[in-house]
Amino acid sequence: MSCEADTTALLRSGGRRLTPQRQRVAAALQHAGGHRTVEELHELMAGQPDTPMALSTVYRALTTLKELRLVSEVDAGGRAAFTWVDHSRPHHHLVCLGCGVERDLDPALLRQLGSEIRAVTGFDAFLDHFAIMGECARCRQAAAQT
Amino acid sequence: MSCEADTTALLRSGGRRLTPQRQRVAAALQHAGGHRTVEELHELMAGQPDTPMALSTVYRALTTLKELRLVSEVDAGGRAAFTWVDHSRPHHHLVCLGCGVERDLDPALLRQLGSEIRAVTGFDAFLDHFAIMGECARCRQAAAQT
DNA sequence: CTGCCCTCCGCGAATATTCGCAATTGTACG
DNA sequence: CGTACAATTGCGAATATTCGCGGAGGGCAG
Ligand SMILES: [Mn+2]
Ligand SMILES: [Mn+2]
Ligand SMILES: [Zn+2]
Ligand SMILES: [Zn+2]
Repeated sequence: MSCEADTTALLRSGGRRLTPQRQRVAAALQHAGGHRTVEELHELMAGQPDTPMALSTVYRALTTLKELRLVSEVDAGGRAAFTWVDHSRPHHHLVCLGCGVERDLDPALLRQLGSEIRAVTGFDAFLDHFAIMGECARCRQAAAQT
Repeated sequence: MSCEADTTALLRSGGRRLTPQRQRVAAALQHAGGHRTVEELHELMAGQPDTPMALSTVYRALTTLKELRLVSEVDAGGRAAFTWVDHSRPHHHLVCLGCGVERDLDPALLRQLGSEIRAVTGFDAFLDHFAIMGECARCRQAAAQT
C-alpha cells in the first residue's frame, strides 16, 4: 500500500492538480482491491454520499493514475481492468487461452528481465503488473493427443 | 513469411472454415507489412475489386487469426494495431512513455523468459510479439536532473 | 454432384472509450 | 483572504469495438 503522502505528492507533480475526483478513484481502487473495471469503479462511487462523478472523469482519472504508475491496466482477455499497484507485492498473471485458468507468476522472473533490458539497452522497462497469455500444461497435453 | 499451405490448414482447423474474407484479411496484412490498424486494413480492402467487406468482419477475421497465432495485436500506446506474425523474424518493441521513441528489443531476452516460465510453471507463454512501455535512457536522465 | 448442417457474413444496434468545449475550481501570488 | 490563470470536470457527441440475428455458403456424408 503506497504511502498516502507519497500519493498526494505524485498527484501534485508536474503542474497536476490534486482533485477530489482523482482522490476518490484512487481510494475506491485501493479499497476494492483486485482487478476492477471502469464500470465497477463508477458504480462503487455512485453509491457514495458525495456528488456523482461522470464516467468520462473516471476514465481520465485512471489515465492520470496510470501515468503516475499508481495504477496499472491489465488486459486478461476480457474487458480492461485496473488495479492499484502495490509495489510491496509485485505479481504477474499467466492466462491460459485454452481453458481460461489463471495463475500468478514468480515476480523474480520479470524483475530479471527488466534488469537485462536495462543492461542491454539502457531502457527502464515498466514491468509492474501484467498478464501473459499462453497455454497451460494440461491444455498443451490435451492438444498433443490428436 | 508463413507457408501458404500451413496457413490454410490452420484456418481449417477445429471446425473452422476457410472463407474468402479471412484469406483477404490475411493477405492484406501480409502484403501491407508492419503494424496496421483495423481501419487501414478495411480501407485497403475497400480498394480491391472484390466485394466490399463489413468492418465488423475485419474485426472478427483478425480475432480468428489471432487465435491461430497467425496475427498478433500490439498496443503501443496509440490505437490497437495488428501485424502478421513472422516467426522467422521475432521481435518486440520498447516504447518510451516520455518522448515516444521506439526501438526493437533483442528477441533472445524474451525467448529466455519463455523458457524460464515453461521450466518453472509448465506454462507455454505466447511471447511472439508485443510492446513494453517504459522510459528511455535519455528521458530518465532528464527526469533525474530536477 | 447434391443436400444438409453448422459456421460465418453483412447489417444495424448496443457497448465501450475518447473528445471538444464551456463552466469550474485548484494553486500560486500578493 | 481575493485574483488570475491554467488544469480539470461534466456533458453530450464522436469514435471504436462488440453483439445479435436472419440469410449465405463452406464442407462433409451419401
Ligand atoms: Mn493482478
Ligand atoms: Mn512489430
Ligand atoms: Zn488451459
Ligand atoms: Zn524517451
